[in-house]
Amino acid sequence: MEKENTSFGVKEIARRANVSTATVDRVLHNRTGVSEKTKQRINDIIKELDYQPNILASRLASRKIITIAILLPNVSEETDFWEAPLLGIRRAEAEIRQYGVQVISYFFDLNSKESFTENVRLILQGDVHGILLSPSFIEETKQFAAECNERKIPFIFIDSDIPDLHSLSYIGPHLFKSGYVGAKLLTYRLQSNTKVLIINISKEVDNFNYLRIEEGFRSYFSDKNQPNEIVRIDIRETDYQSVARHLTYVFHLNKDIGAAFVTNSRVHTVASFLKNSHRTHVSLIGYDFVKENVGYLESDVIDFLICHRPEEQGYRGVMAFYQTLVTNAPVTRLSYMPIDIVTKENYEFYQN
Amino acid sequence: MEKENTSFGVKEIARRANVSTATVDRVLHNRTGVSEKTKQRINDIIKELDYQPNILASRLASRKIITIAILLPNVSEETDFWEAPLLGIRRAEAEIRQYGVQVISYFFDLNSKESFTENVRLILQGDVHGILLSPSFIEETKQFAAECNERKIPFIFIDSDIPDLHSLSYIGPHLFKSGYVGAKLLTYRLQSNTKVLIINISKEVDNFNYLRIEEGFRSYFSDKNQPNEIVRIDIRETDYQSVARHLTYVFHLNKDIGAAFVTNSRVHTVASFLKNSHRTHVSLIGYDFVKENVGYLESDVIDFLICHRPEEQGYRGVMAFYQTLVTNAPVTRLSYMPIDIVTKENYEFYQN
DNA sequence: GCAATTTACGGGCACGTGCCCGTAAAGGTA
DNA sequence: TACCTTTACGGGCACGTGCCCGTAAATTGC
Repeated sequence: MEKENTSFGVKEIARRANVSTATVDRVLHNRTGVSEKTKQRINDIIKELDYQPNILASRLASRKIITIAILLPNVSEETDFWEAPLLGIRRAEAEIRQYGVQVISYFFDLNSKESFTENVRLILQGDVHGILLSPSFIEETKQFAAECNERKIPFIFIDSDIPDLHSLSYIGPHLFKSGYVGAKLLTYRLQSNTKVLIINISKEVDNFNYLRIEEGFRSYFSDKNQPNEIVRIDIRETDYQSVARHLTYVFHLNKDIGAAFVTNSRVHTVASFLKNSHRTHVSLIGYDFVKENVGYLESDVIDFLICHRPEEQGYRGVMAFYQTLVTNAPVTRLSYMPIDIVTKENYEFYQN
Repeated sequence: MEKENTSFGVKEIARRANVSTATVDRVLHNRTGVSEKTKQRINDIIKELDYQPNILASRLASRKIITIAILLPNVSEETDFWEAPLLGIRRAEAEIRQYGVQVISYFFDLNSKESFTENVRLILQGDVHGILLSPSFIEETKQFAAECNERKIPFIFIDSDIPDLHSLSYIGPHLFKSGYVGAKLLTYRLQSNTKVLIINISKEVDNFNYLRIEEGFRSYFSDKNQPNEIVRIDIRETDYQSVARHLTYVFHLNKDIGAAFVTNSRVHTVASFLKNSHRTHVSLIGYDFVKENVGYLESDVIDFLICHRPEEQGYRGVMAFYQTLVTNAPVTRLSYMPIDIVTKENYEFYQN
C-alpha cells in the first residue's frame, strides 16, 4: 500500500546527467545559465524518462499565485442568467484555490459599453495570467483581444464567440445548431396551416448571437420544407408592458400563430403575455434555465427550454486556465456545449 | 503576486498551543499519546483558526496510496454501454493519480451471478479504501453490502440503485421519472387512436430497473388521461432474429401501433426491425447514446434517445471517493443524473 | 600577463504535512 | 531506592520542486 511506482523526478534526471537538480530545474523552466551541451543532454534524459513534474510538489514549493480575472455582465434584476456561470466559476475556484489559483471578478453593465472598456482597463493594469470573459460588445472585444495578444495574456470566451481573435478557447453553444434544435422541437407537433413567430427581445442592437440562432431556426424550416409561414418581431424594450403591446399587435395581425420561439431567456415575458391573454394553446419555446422560465415550464405555458449549461461553462472556463497555466495540458480551441432540452418532466434533475 | 493569505498551518497551531507540530499532528489524526488537557487546548485552537489542512502538502508527504476498486459489467459485443462509465473512471483516475489515488478495475459477466460474487471476493481480499459498482444482482449485492458495512469499506452504486444498503452514494438516474419523460416525448405528437408498445429486451429476469421505468411511463399516461392503449412485450433473447420474430407477431396482432418505447439501449434492434419491415412511421424512443442507436437517430428511425450521462456517472463516482477519502468533504447520498434528451439535431454536441 | 566580468553550475533551504525515533517525566513494582 | 513500563511529547527527516546565493571556471578587457 506504499507508493512505489512514483516514476522519476528531478533528482533522478540530475543523477543520470551528472548535474545538480538546480541545473535540471533551469532547463525545465528554460532559464539561462546552462551550456548548450548539458542542456541537450538533460533534455534527452527528460524525453527518455517521459518526465512528468509532480504538480503537488511544484505548487507547494512555488510561491507564485496564479491570478485569473473574469469579466461578465452583472446580475441585474432584469436577468439572473449570469448568476449561473458565476456559480460555476466559484465552484472551480474553491477546488483549485489550494493549488495556488486565485480568481478576481469584474462585472460590467450590459447597457454600457463604457463599463466594459473601463473594466478591461482595470483588469489589464493589474497583472493577471488569464482572462475569462463574455465578449458582449464586438468592437470593444476586438480591441481587448489585440491588447492581450500583444501582452501575451491568454483569454477565453464563454457563452458567445467572436472568431479569429486568437482566444485560447471558446466555451459555449453552437448557436446556429441551437436554433436548429429549437425549430425541430417547435415543429414536432406543429400543424401545417399555422404560422410561426420568432421573437427577439433585447435592448442591444448588435446582438449577433440572436441572428445566428435565427439563421439556424430558419434553416431547419427550409431543410425540411416546412410549409409554415414565419413571422418575426424585434422588441427593443424589455419591460412587460412594451412586450405585451408589441405582441398584441402581432397576434392581432396574424390570427393563426401556432407556435412562438423566443431567441433568449426573456421567454418568460412572452409566457406571461400568452397566459394573460389566454393564448396558452400556442406552443412556446425559449432559452435558459432561469427561475421565471421554469415556473412557466411547470405550468405548461412554455413547452421546452433550450439550455447550454451556463454553470458548466463558467466551471470549464476556469478549469481550462488551470490546465494550461498549471499543468501545461493543451486546451481545445472550441468546446461546444451540449444543447440541452428541458421540459416540465425532467427539469428537476437538470444541472445548469 | 506572492502567496500571502495562505492561512494558518500546523506550525501556527503548535506555536499557539506551546507544543510541537508532532503533537498537533497526533491530535489532527486522533492518534494516542496526547493528554486530555493538551488535546482539548489544541482542538480549541484548531476550531478558532478554522484550520484547513493543505491537501497539497498532505498528499505529498503521505506515503499512503489510496486504492479504489471498481466492479462493472464487462463491455461485451452485445452492448458497449459500459464503456462510457469506464471512460469517465479513467478520466477521473488520470486527474487524481498525482494525488496518490489508484483505481483497480474488475469486470463481471452480466449473464453470470457467479462471476459477480467471485469478483467481489477478489476485491475484498485485497485491501481497498472504496468500491464503485453497478449493483446488477440484487441478492448478491445485499451480501456484498453487508460485508462492506462490517468491514467499514464505503461503496457507491452507479447506474441503478438498491436502497437501504447504506451505500455512501447513489449516482444515476431517477428511473421512474426517466420513464415519465419518455412517455411525454412519445405522446407529444401521438394520435389518440393509435396504440403504444412497450418493449423490454433483456436476458435477465429480475430486471427491476426496467420495471421502474415502465411504471413511470405508464404513470404519465394515467396522469394525463392519455386515451391510447398500451401493449407490452417481454423479449428474453437479444439477437435480431428473435426480436424480429416477436415483434412481427405483436405488430400482426396490433395493426394500429403508432409509437414504441424500448426500456433500454437495445432500441437499435427494434429500429432495425422497423426499418426492414418498412414501419418507419412508428415513433420510436429508447435509451442510451451508443453507436448503433445514434446511427438510427441520424437516419430518422429513432425519434429520441434518453440518456443519463454514463461517462459522467463513472467520473463522479471516482471523484466522490476522492472527496470523501482525501479531502474529507461530505458526499451527497443521492446524486440523480439529468435525464437528457438526444435528437438527430443535437446529438453531435452531446457529452455522454 | 592580471584583474574584471560573465558563464555554468552546485549547495541547500523552503513549502506544509506525515511520521519515525528518541527521551524526559510519571507511574508502578519489588 | 533501584529498576521497569507507560505516557506525553519534541526533534527532525522526508515528500519533489522552486529558487536564492555562492563560487569555480571560462571569458573578456587592457
